[in-house]
Amino acid sequence: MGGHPCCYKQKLKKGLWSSEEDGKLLNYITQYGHGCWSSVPKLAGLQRCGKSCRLRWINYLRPDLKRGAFSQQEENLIIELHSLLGNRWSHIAGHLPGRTDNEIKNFWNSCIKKKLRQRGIDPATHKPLSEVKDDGNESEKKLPTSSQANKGNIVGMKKSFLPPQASSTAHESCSGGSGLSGKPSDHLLQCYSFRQINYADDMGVDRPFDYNTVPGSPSSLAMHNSIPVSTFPAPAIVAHQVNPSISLLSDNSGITSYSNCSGFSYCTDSTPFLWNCENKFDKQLSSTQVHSMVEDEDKWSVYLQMPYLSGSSYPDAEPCQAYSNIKPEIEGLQTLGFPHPATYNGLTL
DNA sequence: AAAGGGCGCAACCGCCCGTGG
DNA sequence: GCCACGGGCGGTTGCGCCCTT
Repeated sequence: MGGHPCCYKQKLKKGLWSSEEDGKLLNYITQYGHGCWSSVPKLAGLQRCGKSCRLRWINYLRPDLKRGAFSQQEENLIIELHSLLGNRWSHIAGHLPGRTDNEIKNFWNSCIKKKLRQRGIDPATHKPLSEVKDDGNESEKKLPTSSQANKGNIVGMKKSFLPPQASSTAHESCSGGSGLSGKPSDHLLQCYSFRQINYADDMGVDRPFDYNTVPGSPSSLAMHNSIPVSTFPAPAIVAHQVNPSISLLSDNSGITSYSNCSGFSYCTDSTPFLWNCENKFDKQLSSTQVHSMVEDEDKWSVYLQMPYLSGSSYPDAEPCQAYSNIKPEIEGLQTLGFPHPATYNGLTL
């Protein structure tokens, strides 16, 4: 594209793609794959640069793209992930099958930002606007840039928590998983408690547990504190999406788990368990119970609510209507051992 | 009906990173 | 170590549509 060597070798077309160009690109990639993008336009008979072709394919022509408006669950997930990952759209997109980073970025900038502000939430920091001293422009600066984030900081993480050994070991450990031994696999550890960690850090209270003491999981310390962007969540294979917010994950150990990346993970092997906020398995669930939990989107949707959406953390925010509707369900779930979505270790988030 | 503003979206821009020579 | 290049990403721009005045 502009400025790129491939672009000024010859006069290349810019701007909107015609249906004829789309057809050429689609036919070529369908038949031969894209291979080296810089060679695609020539081979496909297009007067475009390779980057333009790549973008067109990824954002528009790819057959697995999901069309249409974002669902409420997708929106909630985007907000949740943005609070964890910041403006790392490609990583957020990785959690929404069929959605592109460009699409999510546009949706965020045009729609979600506005909604959050209307609810009294600063979209940049995910904190109440009343807590954000300066105007919006200033608060935007609080987000790490992508390059900063790629160097190991995570949104909301304080530097003091960065471990000395934060390194590639995190990458290495992510692909495994120790579920067979009865301990949480690393990818579950990784999914677990980000929200709690962020809130604990933000609110200046103790973290739920010391990662140094997590048995058999020294790597998870590095993982939690310097989470390499490319491995959040860990590179477990996303087999399919149970619903837009809950991934069915499989790792090398054969463990299958469900995770909503909100601090609640469920693992189903021969001994299904509920991993509670005490970081231990204290509740045995039958497969039927687990599947029931996962498949009941209404229940999950409650657990996916950001605390501020339920009005518990940010009094100025409007209470979530769905939350009040489903309150009896929550109480029922609590009797099963599920923590309240807006509490943690007795702390109201 | 025309002008203007808001909005959503597609595409470009500029930068960074990884790789290979 | 340096450079060229390809690929990828987030930020930004510009166009077209729609609604309001």
